[in-house]
Amino acid sequence: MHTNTSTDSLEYKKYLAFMRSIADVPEDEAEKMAEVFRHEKLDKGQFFIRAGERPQTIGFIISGILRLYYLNDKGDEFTKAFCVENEMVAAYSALLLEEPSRLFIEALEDTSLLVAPYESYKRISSGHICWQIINQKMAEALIIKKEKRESALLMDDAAKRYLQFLEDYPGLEGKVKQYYIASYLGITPVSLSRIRSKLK
Amino acid sequence: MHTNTSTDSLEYKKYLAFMRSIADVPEDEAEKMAEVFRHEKLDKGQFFIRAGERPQTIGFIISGILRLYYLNDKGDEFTKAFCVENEMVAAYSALLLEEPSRLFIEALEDTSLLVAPYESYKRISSGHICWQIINQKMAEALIIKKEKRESALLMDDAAKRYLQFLEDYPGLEGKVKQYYIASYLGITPVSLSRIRSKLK
DNA sequence: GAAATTCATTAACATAGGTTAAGATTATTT
DNA sequence: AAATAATCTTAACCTATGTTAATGAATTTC
Repeated sequence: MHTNTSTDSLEYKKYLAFMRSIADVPEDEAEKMAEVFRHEKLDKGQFFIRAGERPQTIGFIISGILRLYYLNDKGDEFTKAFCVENEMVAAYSALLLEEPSRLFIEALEDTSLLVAPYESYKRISSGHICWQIINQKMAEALIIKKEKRESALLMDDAAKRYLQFLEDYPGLEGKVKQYYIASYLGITPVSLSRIRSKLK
Repeated sequence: MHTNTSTDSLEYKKYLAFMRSIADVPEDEAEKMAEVFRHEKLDKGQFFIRAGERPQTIGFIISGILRLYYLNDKGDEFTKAFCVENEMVAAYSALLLEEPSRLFIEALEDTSLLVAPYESYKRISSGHICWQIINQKMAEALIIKKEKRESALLMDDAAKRYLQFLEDYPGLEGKVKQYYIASYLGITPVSLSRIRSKLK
């Protein structure tokens, strides 16, 4: 489902407000960028992308929850991350490498997003320093986030990772199934339930 | 130990060749960048940075091996990564956040590197598109690498991670202690020894 | 080159987390 | 509201990895 986006749609205002919290974006640049984004909705259970598909787009989440996960050959799901409002979402590695995605990105709730073709996004953002600053900052933030996740997986046991999850995604605990949280922590739902019962 | 670097030192030639494999670097930019790098050597056991220190510099490894590791409150070491020739090295998160490093970066062998103050590096690299392309590509490569490591820690058991380590760091197996490899895999040296014996 | 130190291996036992299965809740459908 | 289905909890047992300790091999020191 596609809807044109204009600079004064509520959704684009939210996008722009977020980007302007990172760097100044002149009005004409804001207008150029608005043209490449479309407003889309994903119903709960729908996919932003599936493994095997070549990603072409990036998204900005207005509301809702997405889950990024891998599926191994045995059929086990591993949740790489959750994405919530005010976050960019993409099968980033695959997009950069121009390869099929290894990730599924699925809506855990009805989700509203702005979506742009990556090529268009790159074209606009290479045209003005403000987007380059924004992209640089977002890449840095991503690296910092990944570094944190990586060190948690390396150093912390499941109970500690669970407590960290509660801090990192406030409110998500009540909204999504334990199965998803467990697969994010790298454990089974049974094990998560045990951990939760010990904490009470 | 500091030594000035010129565009025709062997070390800087190696740096430049690597960067030119990513993007065209005009001669005058190469000369500007040469001025901010100094050639340094770390003896085996010396540190590029210690946890608690504020990182100011980035390095490019000419030869040798560095180990990036965390230390938890119990005194356990966790190896985040190894760095070898033709790689940039820095306490990257801390550098971006302007915070003290949580990482130790230690030479596992006598190591030769080019080192630049991060501020100087940023100043030069913001002055020409070629460096921005290079930085962008290196950030992307870092994200891809981290994504791979993250998914391995989440999805794979220790034996599979060990086999992946052998692929990712060819030759390192014979050069560094099993203790370091084990701490990279998130297991104990005893467990690594068991895994190795089962593979034979 | 002998002694001392460090490192890798192996074994015995402990523990965290996985697996399966049975109830107990909660949510969904009719 | 009853019936069904999905989810969460608990328990019993299993497996991978941790812990400690003993031994052997390799390296360093004197």
